[in-house]
Amino acid sequence: MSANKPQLYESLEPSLGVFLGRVFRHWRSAVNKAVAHLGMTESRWTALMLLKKTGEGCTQQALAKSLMIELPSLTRTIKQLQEQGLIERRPDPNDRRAHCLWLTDSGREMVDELAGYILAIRREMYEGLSDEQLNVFADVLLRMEVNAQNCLTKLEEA
Amino acid sequence: MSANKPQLYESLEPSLGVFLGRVFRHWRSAVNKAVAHLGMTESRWTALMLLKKTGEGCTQQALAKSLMIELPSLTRTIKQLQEQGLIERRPDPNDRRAHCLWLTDSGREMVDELAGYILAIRREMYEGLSDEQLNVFADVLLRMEVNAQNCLTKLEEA
DNA sequence: AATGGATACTTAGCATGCTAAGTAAGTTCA
DNA sequence: TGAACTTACTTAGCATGCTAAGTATCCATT
Repeated sequence: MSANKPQLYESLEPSLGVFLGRVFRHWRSAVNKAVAHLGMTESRWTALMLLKKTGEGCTQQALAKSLMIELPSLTRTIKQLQEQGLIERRPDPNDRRAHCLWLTDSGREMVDELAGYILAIRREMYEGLSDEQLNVFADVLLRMEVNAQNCLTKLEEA
Repeated sequence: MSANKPQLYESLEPSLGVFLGRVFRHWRSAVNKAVAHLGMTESRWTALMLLKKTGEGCTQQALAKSLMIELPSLTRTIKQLQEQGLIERRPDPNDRRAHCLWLTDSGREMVDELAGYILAIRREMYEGLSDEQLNVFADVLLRMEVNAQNCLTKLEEA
């Protein structure tokens, strides 16, 4: 038989992960540039948006889980959002160790205002790509996330 | 007619870019864990590997371009690789501003040794995914990189 | 009730991208 | 030839992820 023909995906250079990181960085640059005039950055915007989605009143732990980042990474972001007057931290009535997070009124306005910018960038990112392509893409990304975690787990066991 | 049916890719939460970043971070964690015992990290490994591919003797500028990172980002990495004795910087005979980069013998050995680990992780990342899926995935990623750059350009003009 | 182990969070500091601004050297052109 | 750009690189410092280690509180069990 003939040799395996080279596949397009083998051309992702210098490696799949590096390529992923590259596209991510470019996307982040675009987001940061688009929302800078509002005093926002990508990480703060993401936290703000996920707080709304996760449900106001949730703990930092819960928000960190939604964001899939570690608690210490969130601590800094929360402090900044608080200083900007976009969120409030209130003591958890059931657990004196925990803090509940709430959007302020201007926090809610900010979320609404940001949504338009983010949507516009998303549209640009999807430009020229069909639903079919994007569905496969999403499917692969979802699977890769699982694969990466399995891989990490194996490495930790070893 | 009926409303548009929801597409899988719309479920990437909280947004496409955030999701990309997440998969990237998990991949990087895995790489870092796998090569830590060799004193390597993802960025140093990437630079080392790309130096071989770009061609030894290239300038920092040329390597930064291959890596698609900015010069200052590379400066730090190069200093570390030099301290580890994996690369050498020699003056460029044609341009006294520039430095040419060369792998040392142990640098070359390191590249060879790393290749196996990286390949293993790549295989894990691709687990359960077909060539067809991966080709679409690569196609989409390549397009998104272009889209992101166009988006950035527009934002800079505005 | 005391004790030992989780859990929620913070602080400190690393990894690695970026931009801004500085220096030295090359290039161009009146 | 000398002034004005441009280019190659460095330094400084921010953004944002991480882990390690510390504190306070909660819970489960003896």
